[in-house]
Amino acid sequence: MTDTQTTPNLSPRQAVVLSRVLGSGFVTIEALAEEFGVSAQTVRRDIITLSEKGLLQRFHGGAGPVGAAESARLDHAAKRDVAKPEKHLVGARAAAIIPDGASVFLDVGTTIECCAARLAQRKGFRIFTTSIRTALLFDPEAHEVNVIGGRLSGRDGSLTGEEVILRLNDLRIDVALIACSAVDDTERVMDFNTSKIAVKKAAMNAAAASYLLCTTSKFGRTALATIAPMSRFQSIITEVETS
Amino acid sequence: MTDTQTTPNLSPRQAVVLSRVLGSGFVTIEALAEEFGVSAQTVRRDIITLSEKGLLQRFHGGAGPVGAAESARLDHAAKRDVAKPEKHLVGARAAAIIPDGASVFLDVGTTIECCAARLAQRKGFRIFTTSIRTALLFDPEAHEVNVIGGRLSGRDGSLTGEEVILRLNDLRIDVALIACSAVDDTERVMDFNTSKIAVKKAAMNAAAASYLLCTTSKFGRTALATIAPMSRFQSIITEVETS
DNA sequence: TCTTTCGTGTAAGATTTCTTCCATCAAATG
DNA sequence: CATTTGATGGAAGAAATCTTACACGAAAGA
Repeated sequence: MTDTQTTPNLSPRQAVVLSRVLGSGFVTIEALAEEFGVSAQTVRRDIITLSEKGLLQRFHGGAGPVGAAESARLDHAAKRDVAKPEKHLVGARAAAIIPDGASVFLDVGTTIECCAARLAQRKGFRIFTTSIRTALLFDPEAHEVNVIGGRLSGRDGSLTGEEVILRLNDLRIDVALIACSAVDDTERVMDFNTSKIAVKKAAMNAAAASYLLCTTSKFGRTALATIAPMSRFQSIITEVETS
Repeated sequence: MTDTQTTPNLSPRQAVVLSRVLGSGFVTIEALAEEFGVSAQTVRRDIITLSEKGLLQRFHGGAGPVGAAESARLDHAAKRDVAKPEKHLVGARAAAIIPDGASVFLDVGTTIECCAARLAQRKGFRIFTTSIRTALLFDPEAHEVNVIGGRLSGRDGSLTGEEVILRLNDLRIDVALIACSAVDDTERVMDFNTSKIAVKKAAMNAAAASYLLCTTSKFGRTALATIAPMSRFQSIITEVETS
């Protein structure tokens, strides 16, 4: 007889705990115990209760919102090819060739995010992206950040679908930074997700110049379908010197 | 004579760590170590470096944005800090009246996010939203999540602009959940941001039924411009019993 | 070439937090 | 009035994290 879902039966203090957590992003047990004048044990029990209802997430020493760290934790960090140092090198190199004030399309992917983190430290870019995670890296007051709307297709925050394509077809931008899953032996740039491939193609058509960002680990592999031949890119940016 | 500020001399990885922390609100050392493929010790050193520069705050087990509690730099964080338990009550009540499988527009705002967190625990909703923060609360495999594309207009993750309006005009959805800044004495529902008001209006036009989510603290106040009269809403959902 | 510097990984001890169990107290219930 | 239920605080052992210290290798400089 667990009637857990139907009744959001929270004590007044638990409700405040929840608001503190959702409001501040992260709160320590100690701080909460002090605020309420109760023992850490009691706060801990409140947090356990709330986490069992899925209203927040427990951490060692405190608690945070469910959507917060979880996103960067299990799903996004996603057991797969987690971001290696190479990706940061690729991102830094790509950011270095983008002139100030440029209009830039940013693809979905951790490598692109590394690049975005660099660009975000500068000012005045016109950003177009289909990744809501990438969008959040920028300060809207320092840059013009445009999110190409569409259907959310994964925990990576990628937007895909017809709307995205239609919108991209209307755009004319300076540079497109594209990520990929593989570059096969015949120099075809490939990916596994056909929806994302369509977005990448549309972005490349809308851009005066396209750059491929990928680590060398992608070379010699193959994937589901082709994005474009390597020759279609202005340059391929990897973690090794191409000189 | 602290020359610390002038040169944000961060390694690529440190920059991404910072972006993760600022983006997610809280990130564990373990998660970061896994993401970058380095030891926890290295991540800890990065975090120590960043915290010494005042760029983030250390916690036992991870790191979070500086001044998570008394943040004065981000208006969004400041707004969230005001989040009272009432908002969760409002969110829970609103979620309770949404039937399974409904197509729902979710406005921008912390109250809406409270509601979204509830909806995300169920399955099969068709979500339309202009808040990329709200979008991230849902699992794309459990729901159809559509982000209405536009220009990012604030740290709250809100998308506004003509594109948003045009897209909303083409939609036909079941329910719109709207937030507001004030409800004045003549029962006009108001807000401060005209761009966001336009979005709210368009969403209400696209929806068969609209619900206003607001705490009673909004009543008797005034704001910049009017969204709609109270009578335009199917129901006003607050934290008090309306019986 | 040698040396220095920097970033990194590893290990042991110290510290903090967590879990579990039990005792207390108040309110509700018989 | 006695009992039960629930919330709370405390203590001991377990688990996780932090600190400190040292070693290694790469890169920069003498």
